[in-house]
Amino acid sequence: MEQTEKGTSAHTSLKERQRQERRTLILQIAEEVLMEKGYYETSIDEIAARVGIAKGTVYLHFPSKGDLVVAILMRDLQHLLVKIDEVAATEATAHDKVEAILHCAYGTIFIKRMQLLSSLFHSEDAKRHQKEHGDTLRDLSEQLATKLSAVLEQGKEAGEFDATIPTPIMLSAFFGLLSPRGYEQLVARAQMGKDEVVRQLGRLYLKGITRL
Amino acid sequence: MEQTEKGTSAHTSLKERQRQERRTLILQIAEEVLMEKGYYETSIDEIAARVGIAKGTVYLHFPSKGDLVVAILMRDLQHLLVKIDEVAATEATAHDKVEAILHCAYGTIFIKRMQLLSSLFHSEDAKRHQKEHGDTLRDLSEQLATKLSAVLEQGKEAGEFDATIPTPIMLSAFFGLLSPRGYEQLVARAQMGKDEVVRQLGRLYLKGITRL
Amino acid sequence: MEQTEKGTSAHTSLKERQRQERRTLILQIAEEVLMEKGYYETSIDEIAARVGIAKGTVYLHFPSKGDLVVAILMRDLQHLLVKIDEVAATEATAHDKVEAILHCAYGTIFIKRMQLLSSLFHSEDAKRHQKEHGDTLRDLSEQLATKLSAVLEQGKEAGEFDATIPTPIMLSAFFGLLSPRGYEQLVARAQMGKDEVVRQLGRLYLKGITRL
Amino acid sequence: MEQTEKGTSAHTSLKERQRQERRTLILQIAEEVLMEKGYYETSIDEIAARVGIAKGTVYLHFPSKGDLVVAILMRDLQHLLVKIDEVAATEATAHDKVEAILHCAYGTIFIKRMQLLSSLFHSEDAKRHQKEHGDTLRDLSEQLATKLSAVLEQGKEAGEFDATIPTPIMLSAFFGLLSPRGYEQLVARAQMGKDEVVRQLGRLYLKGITRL
DNA sequence: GATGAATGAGGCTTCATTCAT
DNA sequence: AATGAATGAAGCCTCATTCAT
Repeated sequence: MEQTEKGTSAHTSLKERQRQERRTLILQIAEEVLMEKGYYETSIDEIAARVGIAKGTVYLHFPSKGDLVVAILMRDLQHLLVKIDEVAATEATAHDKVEAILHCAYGTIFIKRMQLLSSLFHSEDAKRHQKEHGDTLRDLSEQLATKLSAVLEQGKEAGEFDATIPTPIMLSAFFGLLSPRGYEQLVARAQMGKDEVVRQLGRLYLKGITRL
Repeated sequence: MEQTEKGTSAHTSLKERQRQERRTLILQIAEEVLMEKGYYETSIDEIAARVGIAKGTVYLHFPSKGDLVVAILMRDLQHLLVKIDEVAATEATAHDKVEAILHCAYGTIFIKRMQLLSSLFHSEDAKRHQKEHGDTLRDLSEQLATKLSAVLEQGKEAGEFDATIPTPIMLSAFFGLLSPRGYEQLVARAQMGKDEVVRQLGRLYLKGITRL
Repeated sequence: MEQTEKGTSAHTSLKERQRQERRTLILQIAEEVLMEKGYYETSIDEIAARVGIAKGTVYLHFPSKGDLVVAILMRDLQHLLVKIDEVAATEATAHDKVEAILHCAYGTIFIKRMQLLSSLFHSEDAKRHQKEHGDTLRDLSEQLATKLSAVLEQGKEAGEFDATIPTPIMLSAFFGLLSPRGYEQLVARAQMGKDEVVRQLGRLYLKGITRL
Repeated sequence: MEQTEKGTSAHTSLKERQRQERRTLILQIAEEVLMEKGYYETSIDEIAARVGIAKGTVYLHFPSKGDLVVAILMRDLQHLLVKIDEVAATEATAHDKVEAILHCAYGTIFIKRMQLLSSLFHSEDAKRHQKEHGDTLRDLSEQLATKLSAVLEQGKEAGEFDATIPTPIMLSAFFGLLSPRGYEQLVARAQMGKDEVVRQLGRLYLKGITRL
């Protein structure tokens, strides 16, 4: 009986902690595998095996493969959103803000995940899914676009950026730049570290959008 | 057996012509479907159905789904390679050459196919495939990169492009720019036609790599 | 070329015939297994194995397990409906008509299948299914009930049947009587053949609904 | 360990009482769910959830899902057996006895459970189970059949029931009548309450077995 | 050559059951 | 005793590929 009392909050929080750890571990490994092999070539079986748990355990944390991927995406998107807000609140120039965001975005290598996203929106019952998560995801994506647009437009108003380039174009280029395609190739081919690659790409981009 | 005898050169070339036509038709339709639904969501069944032939017939032309995609990719790559050669042979400025190539690349919307490519390299036994076609594909990609690099470096030497930006970076940005991600969104969101989008992206890119 | 011409109608009808045979075979075996083990204990794998074909082949004929069962049910229901119509068109007394229908219904041992039906309506997404087949099934069931009711009510009007018993009650009892529960037990326990069992149950039933 | 010492007889009986209460509660709720959704559509999870306990706790009371269902069945069968004994001991006519038993049986809506039973005998390793509980269940069923048969045969001897109808037939019809199939439909379709339905079905049945 | 029926590996998901806490 | 996370067998279904006609 006393044990029950003891167990209440402490015990629960312990279990909860473990649960969260497990969940995080799954997310992490799943992310790795997914990045490595893509949505379709990744099987729940493999994720489970790599995590070292049984297939069913994955389903204790995520109701479906799709949900797992959405969870990964959301985690990264949210992370980035927070960073953007932080950066946007700064007194820095628009130029520096964009640069900072760029680095952050690459830090998450978040871009790669965009491919997963497109996988998701291609695939999946395309109905149920877009209803259940699509909204949330789309919402976050929307937020991302909005916040970034705001920074870009601030830059235009401040005369830093080229006002003759439509913001959507800038946005698209921003995300395009970060395209993972060739990212690894780049790091390999050119003899630069990741940071250097990002720095250079950022420079190119910023030059591209800057008002001369 | 006797039929084979009957099939003399004229007959054979007729058959061969028909065969080629069919092959081309399959490639065309397959491309459409693949662009539309992605590699994994596209089934041989659907391609055959849309072409109006039987599933087995597809296998008469392409030994596997993967090979079919590779064929599509190759066709486009080759197309683009030819164009690049043409453009490179011109007397135009490096700036104009790059712009021309960009437009051409977008014309093929060839970029979208890059996703297929990554699908392929992700997926597939990753062994048999990379051995059998990977080489050819990689070879073509290599050629593409090489030719484009040549143009870019010419530009640098001519003082048109910023020599402090490594060519691989420029290359990566070039392909990144064309990222289909958001391409459709862009066309929808911004009120521009496809050409305008490409023009603007090209401008941004060229400004980014140009020596001030 | 000539072969193609030859093949057109004759060939097609051959294939079609084979296809139908296959379909019928699957239905037959599936029915056996389903009767024997019930809906949930029957796996597509087992049906396929018993038929001697691959799992996938079943899906060439029936889009899902549910559909397969529905097909079985429909076949029997339709069969019975036809018989009822025939019987109803007769000049016989209501009593004899009911008796004839009873025998026919038992002949199909169609009743057993009613259990499958209830399985189906219990189970299954309960939504998609009831939408897609439920309507057809319900429709047939409805027809069955309607036609039988008509006969029963004719009997009442003719003074043969007890008008103080509501027709729905008679209907329910009719189907209840045929309940498979114990059918086999009966045949075993009592020393009677199937026909005798049906005859006796019919007698009991008819006495129960007859106007004294 | 010390706690065990603490648990003296009084304590134990308290625990035992609680244990029994819980067991009963589980049986009750499980019955509800099972009636509602059928054997296969009911998960231990759902039962536990509705009871408000953990899944594992169910297994503290019943070694398996099958055993739980058997327990429910047994409870009802025993209940009915007692009632039959009570009724049989009465001075009433066979007619009234049967009627009373009928009402009682329907009161338990015990019939519905018969379906579970058949589920059980269909399913389950069909070996282990029929060995472990099957005997007990079969035994109870046997008793039920025997006692009911006794009443029916008394009726025959008393000249109340039609001696030309074999008792097993009467028995089968008795259970068939109560078939849940359409029970709910009946209550809906015909505008009668449950009692009225039972009354009418009973009338029909009794008329069917009565000697004219 | 063309066809499309057949195959069967492989993926997702559920759920009864176990067991460490 | 109670819990509920973990397990993994088993089921349904898809689809690339093969092959007899």
